Amino acid sequence: MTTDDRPIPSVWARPGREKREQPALSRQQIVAEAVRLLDAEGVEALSMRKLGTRLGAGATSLYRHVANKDELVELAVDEVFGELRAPGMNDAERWREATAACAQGLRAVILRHPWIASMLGAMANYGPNLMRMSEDLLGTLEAAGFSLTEANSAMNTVFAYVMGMTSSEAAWLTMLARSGQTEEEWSERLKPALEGLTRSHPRLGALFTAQADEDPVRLREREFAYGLDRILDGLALARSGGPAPT
Amino acid sequence: MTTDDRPIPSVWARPGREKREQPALSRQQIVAEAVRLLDAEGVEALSMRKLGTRLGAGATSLYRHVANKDELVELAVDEVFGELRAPGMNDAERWREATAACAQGLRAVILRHPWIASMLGAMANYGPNLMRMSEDLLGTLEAAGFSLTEANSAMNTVFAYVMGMTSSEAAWLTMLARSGQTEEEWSERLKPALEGLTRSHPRLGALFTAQADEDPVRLREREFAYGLDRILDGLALARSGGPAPT
DNA sequence: GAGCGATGCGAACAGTGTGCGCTAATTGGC
DNA sequence: GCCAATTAGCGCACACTGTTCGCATCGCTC
Repeated sequence: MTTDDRPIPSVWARPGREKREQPALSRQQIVAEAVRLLDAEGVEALSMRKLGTRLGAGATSLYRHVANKDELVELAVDEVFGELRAPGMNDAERWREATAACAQGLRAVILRHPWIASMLGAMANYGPNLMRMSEDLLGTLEAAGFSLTEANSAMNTVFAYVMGMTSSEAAWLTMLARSGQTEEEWSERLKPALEGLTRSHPRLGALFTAQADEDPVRLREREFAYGLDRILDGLALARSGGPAPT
Repeated sequence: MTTDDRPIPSVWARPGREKREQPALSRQQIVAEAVRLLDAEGVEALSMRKLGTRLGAGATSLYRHVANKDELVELAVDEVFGELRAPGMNDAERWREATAACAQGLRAVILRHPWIASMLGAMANYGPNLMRMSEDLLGTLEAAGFSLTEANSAMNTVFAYVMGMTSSEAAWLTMLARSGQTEEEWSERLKPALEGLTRSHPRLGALFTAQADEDPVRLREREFAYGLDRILDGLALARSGGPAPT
């Protein structure tokens, strides 16, 4: 037993130099690969070892470029927010379209990367990409006649709505993906429980049956647009100083 | 070496019976203790072993009453939503107060248990307590003149706003707690970076300085109330079928 | 060439969720 | 009162996790 398959601890048998043809590792590359991994396999599949392997590197090598896993996640979140393009209309009368476009863009980004939803409640987000978009939207709202502080409040309102609505959409979608079933199969499987539901919660039961045979994607889009429209109505009212409805 | 300190594998040296004076373990008890642990030490401190120890039990004993850690978390979330009491006013003209009370109550619950925020984006929530409150609020909105589907859309809008707004509040607060600093210390520490911020993002910089010397708790309450009021305005407009403002 | 800082990485540590199989306690039927 | 069947609790083990440390190696500047 003088030879086994473990690497011989001798200078002569060194693996040679395999020159680093790739630019080795860079923070940008790591973050990009992390996003790809998260998109492909979801949030619980992201581990330093797996990410290292994907990059052809050891797990601990990543720590030369990133302090923590938490920091890595923070960077990944801001990376995908980089997909946002501010609409940048400063036409005062089109603040509504501009804001709606921001909201829809944000929703689209989160639905493209649903794992973001599980991060938002766990970290305060002050990445540069979100800040850039905030600054732009603040400008649009100010140009529309809102004071700066009110523009900020309005923006926070819209963003909070988008985050909340889209988070629960994303949570639902990932749970669906994890169960490996389609939306139809799910509501089919829930049918037996419907009778009990209708007895204890008649309104929820009625809603369930009413929405059963509608395209769920369109339904969610409509629901999202409804709330967004109501919010923009309310903001418009505040902008023009109109009377509060009852 | 016939004796060591490990338990002697002999029938005679059995540890005896120590009768179970406590009612042993129950699902309700486990969930309640999990909530206590989460409240006290935050989300990353919840482990099955630690929770078991707190209950005077082994880690794996919990699995007799709970399928997974995920299920346990789901139960814990619904447990705290049990603190919600629906306002239950069916006076048609007071739908606005009732809805606002729901929203404020939900916000208060989440701020009392900030760890919820990090769960909301990761699980579709259909616990009985939230369903009960949904059913009640749907009733209130229907009594106020909304159709059932529109009442549902309105409710989703308000809930999404509350979840989004409060999630980011909770995230900020837990990050603050983890860093062990007060809010004043934090903004003091950020002062040096302010100049650079103001140069690249003038509006955000101005907001930062404008809000620096205000009680942050009151500020967050005001911000929350602002958005909620705008949303309720928008819903009121839809209810009365009024003209959309510009 | 020598020195040096930056980079990659294997080994190790403490801690995680959870399946398995064994014991001890409880319960139901006679 | 007793035995059988069910159940609750738990030690062990496994496969993983994030992260630290010390060492080997690289490209670069004198």
